[in-house]
Amino acid sequence: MRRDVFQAIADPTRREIINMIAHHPLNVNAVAENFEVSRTAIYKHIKMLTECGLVVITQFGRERYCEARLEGLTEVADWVEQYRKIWTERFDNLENYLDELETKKKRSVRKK
Amino acid sequence: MRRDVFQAIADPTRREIINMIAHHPLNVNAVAENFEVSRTAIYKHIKMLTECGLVVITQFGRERYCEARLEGLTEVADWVEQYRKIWTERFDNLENYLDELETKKKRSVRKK
DNA sequence: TTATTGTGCAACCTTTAGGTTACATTAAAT
DNA sequence: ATTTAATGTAACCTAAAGGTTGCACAATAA
Repeated sequence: MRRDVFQAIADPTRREIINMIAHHPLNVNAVAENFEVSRTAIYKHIKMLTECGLVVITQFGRERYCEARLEGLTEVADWVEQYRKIWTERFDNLENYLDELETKKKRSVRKK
Repeated sequence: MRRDVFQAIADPTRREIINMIAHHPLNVNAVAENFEVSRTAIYKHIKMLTECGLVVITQFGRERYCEARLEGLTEVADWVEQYRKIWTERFDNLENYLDELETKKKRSVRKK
């Protein structure tokens, strides 16, 4: 199934899982042990992370190691970055527009 | 209500709304006109965006202008950035670990 | 004054998310 | 050969997400 990275990182538990395996792989049970919820619940989160490519699972014996593949986060990084100019230079870019709206507002208020 | 920025940007419609008003404010109906779904549906998305601080609404007469306040995206940017090293330098950092797992795997496969 | 426009919101519906328990399967340990 | 451990998955439940229609209300236009 094709999954959305934005959706994948929306859940705080999944973000925690990512953080947990970001530096070194862990098997499924090891990940699950760090949470209150059931192993099955964590397994589903992991599965979703694999479906959007943020995690890869490799089997060794009866264990399966979850490894972070965070390249997919570039999609998020790029999306956010396109707006950085806007929120850092907002006053330069929108001052005129806001002034205009402000004027409109005052006119409106006067009419009341 | 306190809302999560990660959750807010998880929905593609909300991301589109953000994109739509990123450079200049639009009133609620103007935003809604650009989508197939109902005005009410869009209104709810906008409301959620205001609840997490990404959008501010200012009333002028009977219109309400939605203005993007994207500073809140820094939370997302920061979260993603902390992992950039990992996905760009993964081979340097994890090579040993992966080699180790690889060795383990081969041993396991041999046993079959 | 009356009609129209822009909007907020209640009430309701359907799908999806996130969780649980129970069970099947395969590898490892006794 | 049996038992134990690690895991995948089905079946089910509840709450939340995302959508709709309908209505109330304030501001504007006629």
